[in-house]
Formats: sequence, C-alpha cells, structure tokens
Amino acid sequence: MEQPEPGSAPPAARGGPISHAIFRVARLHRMLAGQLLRQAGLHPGQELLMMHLWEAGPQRQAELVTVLGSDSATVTRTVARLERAGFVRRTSCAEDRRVTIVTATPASVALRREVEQIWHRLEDLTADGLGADGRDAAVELLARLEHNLAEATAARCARRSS
Amino acid sequence: MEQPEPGSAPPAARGGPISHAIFRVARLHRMLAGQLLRQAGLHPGQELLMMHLWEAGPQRQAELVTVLGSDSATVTRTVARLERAGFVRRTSCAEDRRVTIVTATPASVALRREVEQIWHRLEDLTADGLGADGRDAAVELLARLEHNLAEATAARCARRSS
DNA sequence: CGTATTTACCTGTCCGAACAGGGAATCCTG
DNA sequence: CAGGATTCCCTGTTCGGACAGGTAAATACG
Repeated sequence: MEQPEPGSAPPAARGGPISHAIFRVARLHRMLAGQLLRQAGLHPGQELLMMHLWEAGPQRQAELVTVLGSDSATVTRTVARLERAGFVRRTSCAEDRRVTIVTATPASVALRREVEQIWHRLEDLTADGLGADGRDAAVELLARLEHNLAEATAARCARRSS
Repeated sequence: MEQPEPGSAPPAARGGPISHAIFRVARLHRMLAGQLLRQAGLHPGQELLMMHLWEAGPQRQAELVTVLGSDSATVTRTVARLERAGFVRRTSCAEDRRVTIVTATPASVALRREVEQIWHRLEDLTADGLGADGRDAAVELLARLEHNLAEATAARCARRSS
C-alpha cells in the first residue's frame, strides 16, 4: 500500500470535504488497526467478534450478527476462520437445532489482554494531542455523524422496501 | 446487511470510544455511498478514480495509485472493471512502453454530473443539521485524526523498514 | 557496453463486506 | 394437525483492499 503523502492536497474533495475526510480517516484507521492486530494473528473485524465473545460469553451466531451490525454471511465465514485458527468453538444447540453457539476457546483468552492493549494503543494514536474535552468533542461529533448516516440509510431502506 | 439499530449501545466500545465510532461511521458512510452509487452503476471506490480522471484528464496508472493512495493491484483491477463497464479506456504509452494511460470515455462523461450530485447529496446527508461552523469543526477534527493516523502509520512503517 | 537497480504493471491469494438464493428447523395460524 | 411464514445458517458471487511475487521495460552505474 502506498502511503498517502502527509500533506497531500485533497484532490477530489471539493465536492464533499467531510465525506472525503471520513473516507481517508477510515482507511488510515483501518490500516493502522490491521498493522497492530497482525501481531495478535487477527484480521480487522475479527477482533470485534472476539471482544464481544469475551465480554458477553458464548453467543448464537444471529446474536453476533445483530451486535456487530454485520452481514450474516460475513459472520459465518469469520467464525469459520476463527474456528480454524483455534480461537473459537462452534456447538450445535440442542433445543433449537437451527442455532449454533459460538464460544471463545481457552486458547483465545491469552489474546484478550493483547487485543485490549492494542485497542487502547490504537485509541491513543488516533486521539493523540486531543485533550479530554477534545476527545469528548470528537465522540460527540462522530455520534452526530453516525446518527445522520443511520437515519439516512434507514430512510433509504424504508423507501426501497415500501 | 442488518441495520445497526439506531440507539444501539456501544457494546465493545469501552476500550476505545473514538476508534469504535470511526469504525461505525465509516461503515455507515460506505454503505450509504454504495447505495447511492449503485444507481450510477458504480461501486464504492470506483467513483474516486473516475472523479480524478474527469478532473485531471488521462492519467498513468501509477499516478492514480499515488493520488488515490491505494494499492497498485487494486487500481489494476478497478481499472479493468471500469474498462469492461465501458467507462474507461486503456492505451499503451509509446515513449515508455511500461506505462498505460487511462482515459475516461465519452460515455462516462454522462456519469459525471450524476456522481457529483451523489457526492453532494452524500455530504448533505452526512453533515445534516451541522451549521457552516459545525462543518468546519468537523473538517478540522477529521483532519486532526487523519494527521494523527498518518503519523502513526508512517512511524510504524519507518520502524519496520529500518 | 553490460549488469544491476528501479519503475510500472500484472497475477495469485487472502480477507472483510455485501447481495442473492437456498435448505433446514421452528413457529404460527387456520 | 397441516401449510405457510419466519428464523437461522450456509454457499456462491462480486467487489475493494492488502500482501507477495513475478515480468518487462527503462535507467543508473561500473
């Protein structure tokens, strides 16, 4: 991956500075998270699933889909890869034979501290130089953007399915 | 894709509220951009390449890689798909036979207005309710985050390659 | 001049993300 | 109880993104 040179002028950003900035920040953030997570043997996205599993205990796949806000196909394959990596175990539910329960293996618990440190470090690198109030402002702004985007996608989905 | 329910409490966000918010905002933003762009027959990422081509004229692929800050393999395949879709033409350079020049086809020019409207709309949906100064603050904060992340990844790359 | 390095591009592979579609189990309703 | 709808999961496909490796062309250097 080529590094976007630090002072690169926004080339096509004239049409939407915020959108373009979100795009760039997200890409850098994802890249940095990927670099940090690789030390732990995880790929970006897998750590969210594991973190939820560690916090909330064994989960049904459908619950993971809801909590992660992800696609069920993505969860199916991510769980499969995590199982192959030994971080996760899948058990069929006896009461409802449609559901499969996903459990974090004991081997994965060793990862937990590492992943939490990585997230803490990622947060510090991201918010470097922002004071406590600066972080609050950032969280508030991002929440606002998230609210707007959620609203917009929901409106589009509702209109499409009507 | 399941909709992340609007008021969903951040489940694993305790370890890094800003990082988690970036993740969520980016995902929603990407999803919304994808929904809007599909009307134009483009996938997210392709529109940036086309916009740069429209603005800056025929480009070498290496230039596109630099400007988009993307991977050369990604650009190769994205250009191939855009060529197959008829939005782009590839010509071999006579002076330097290594380079291929990518040109926006006349057919693609019809897309330009549409894509620009889509980006304008995306920006409005994203920044809805933020005043002019709110948008400025958003741009400033995002620039700060981008700077931090660029710094961090650059530092990591430098250390790794030393 | 000939070799080494750099540049530009392509290919293969792996991953997450999204959509479409399908099969199995369960639930609901008449 | 039977049939239809729903839930849950899986598979296939397509796409962007990233990494590794490889080829051809141009340039730099001894």
